[in-house]
Amino acid sequence: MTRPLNLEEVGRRAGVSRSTVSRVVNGGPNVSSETKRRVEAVIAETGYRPHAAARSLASNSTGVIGLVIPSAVATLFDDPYFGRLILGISSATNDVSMTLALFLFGAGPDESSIISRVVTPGLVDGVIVTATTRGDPLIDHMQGTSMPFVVVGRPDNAGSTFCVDVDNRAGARTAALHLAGLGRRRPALIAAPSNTTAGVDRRNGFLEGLAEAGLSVESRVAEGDWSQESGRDAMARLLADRPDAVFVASDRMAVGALRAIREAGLHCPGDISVVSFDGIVPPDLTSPRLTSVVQPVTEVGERAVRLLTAVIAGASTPEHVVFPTELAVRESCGATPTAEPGA
Amino acid sequence: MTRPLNLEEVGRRAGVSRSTVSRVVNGGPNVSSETKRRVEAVIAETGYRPHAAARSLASNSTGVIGLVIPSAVATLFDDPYFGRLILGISSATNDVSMTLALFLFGAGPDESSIISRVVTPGLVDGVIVTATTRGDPLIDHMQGTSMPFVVVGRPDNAGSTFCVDVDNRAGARTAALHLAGLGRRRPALIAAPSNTTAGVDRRNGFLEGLAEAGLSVESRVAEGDWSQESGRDAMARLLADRPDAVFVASDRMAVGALRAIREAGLHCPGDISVVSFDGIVPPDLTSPRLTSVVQPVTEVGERAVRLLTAVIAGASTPEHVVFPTELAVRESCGATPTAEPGA
DNA sequence: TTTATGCTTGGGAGCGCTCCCAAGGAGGGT
DNA sequence: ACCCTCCTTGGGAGCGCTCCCAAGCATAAA
Repeated sequence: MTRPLNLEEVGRRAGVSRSTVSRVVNGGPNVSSETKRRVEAVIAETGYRPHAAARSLASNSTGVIGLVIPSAVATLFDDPYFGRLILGISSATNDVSMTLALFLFGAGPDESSIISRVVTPGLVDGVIVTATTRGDPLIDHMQGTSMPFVVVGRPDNAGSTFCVDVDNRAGARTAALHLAGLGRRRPALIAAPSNTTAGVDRRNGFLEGLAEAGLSVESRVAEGDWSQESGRDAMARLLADRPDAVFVASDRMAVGALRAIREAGLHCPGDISVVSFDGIVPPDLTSPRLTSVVQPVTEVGERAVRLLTAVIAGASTPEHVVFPTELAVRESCGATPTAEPGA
Repeated sequence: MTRPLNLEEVGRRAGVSRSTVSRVVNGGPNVSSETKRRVEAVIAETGYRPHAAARSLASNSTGVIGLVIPSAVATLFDDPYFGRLILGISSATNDVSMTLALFLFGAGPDESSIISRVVTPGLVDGVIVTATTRGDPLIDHMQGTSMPFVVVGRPDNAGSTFCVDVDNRAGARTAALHLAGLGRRRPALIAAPSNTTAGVDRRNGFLEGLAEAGLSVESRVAEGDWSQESGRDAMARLLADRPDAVFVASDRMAVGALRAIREAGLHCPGDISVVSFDGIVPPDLTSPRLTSVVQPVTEVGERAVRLLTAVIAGASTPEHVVFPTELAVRESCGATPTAEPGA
């Protein structure tokens, strides 16, 4: 009969006690080098690995962080945004030797069951919540628990939470000033959903920038739902108003907008300048290549993990990290000589 | 002083014992309805949730399954494949009330550390491994452990493992027959990396189909690395040989190929028919819309979870699930009247 | 009435670990 | 030679749960 491979057994084989093995495993101090050597030999030989659940129970810490993405799951990964975010978060969790648990869900009944699963004690040490919609009940729910969490994005009730966001407002403002600087006089806006804080911030930032330049969108505003189709539809509608520039609140919608422009027999950037937000669609995918306000998604993810570990460690004064964006000027705005490689 | 909220405490408040509360929580039998009511009232009122780690330790099962994606992480989510797969797996995981842990890693030193983390006892009940490359050491490693696992894809040493795959070979063969049926006589192939089983299967299936139709690619073969750029480069090279059709082993590479065709001043499908594999790029993204061999990625993910739960439950005779593919005929092959909407 | 049967309930043991404290031994100071 | 300190080691207690068994009790059968 083979006995279970646990601390006690490793200790037995190395001729020491459970406690000593534990100290070796955890790199603890006060272990003679000779003992350490012997124990490590046994560990290497047996392939012993500490039991995660037992460790969690005893130490009251699991080494797991949860990532909660509440969203219309179907379209989730058509947008590279979440993929990049997961990448950043995953890489940062690996760096700190933690494990990432993923909680994805759409609307409906599974929502509440998943939310309650997230806050199960002994499952995760903390949670990163992606907040996309305004007045998200998830945030309120999390605040009612003792589970450490940080928000990616800007919840509208951000006051008392830790969050990591990009400066959507300033980025959009930059886009407005850029278009104005190119001499465009009839700007249009394809906004993101106004029930998201990112959508609101980008809209306001753009309008603010226009105002500074003495411009206005007047009635040249349409709202999309992040999807490419909605961008195409919105652009098609806006074209009736003969804009000479458009700011599209996301890359994906901008791809649709470019298509609508082409379909209307117009030329970008000749007839109309396009600037979008995200900087997440591979530039070569579109023609002309998109000028876009780039947000550092991966860095946001990494920072969220670092912030969360701080919260888990006991940080208590809410911290709001805001990353700057950067305007990547390519051909679609008309600022550079239109040297579309090929096409 | 507030005492910890555990089974004992809930029992104390309801006037019953730990064991009885446990039975109620787990829907066990042999509990009088009156007792059950009282206990449930206390649970609702206190918001008690069982401690996951304690439960895992005692029951020797964690309720977590791991998803291991070893890949060049940087490009991971540019391809919608993994996103879809995660979606399917996540959804199936939710259905069975389990939690999904994600292990992403690229090459390098983190590889071994993550692999060993995956097999930590008490962390996950089982693992889904995505096998992309041939002779993947990860599979061998997993076989050396007692951790239940299933493979998504076809490992080259599949004999003794559980795996879920799509019929890459048959799908590619269908593509060949389709192109032959359209009267094309100079087919070309842009293959996926030959160090992946999917790449090999798609290549062989295509060549097999051509042979059946009495055709051959001769020297019109190039190999890409799944990326769009590689598809573009491969196509550009192949065009010198004046093919009248091309099978591209993935949608992403096909997007690049379409671009190369355009850049060469040629027309698809007029001058050259294109059929790709995956069915994962939104059709409207390309012009013309891609004819593609569609693989049911989401179903694969769901099935992998179901299979894994079976393995965890003790299934022991290796099972190989192979999903059929389906050819989605759109404009790029030239089979339908080229009614490109717009463009 | 007595014995058997089943349902309900409580409590002990144990999962594998961490944390803490006490015991033993080596070494340095006086 | 002695004491005190520091390093090293072992073992008890306990984390919150599940599993199992025995005890209590009501009801049915003899």
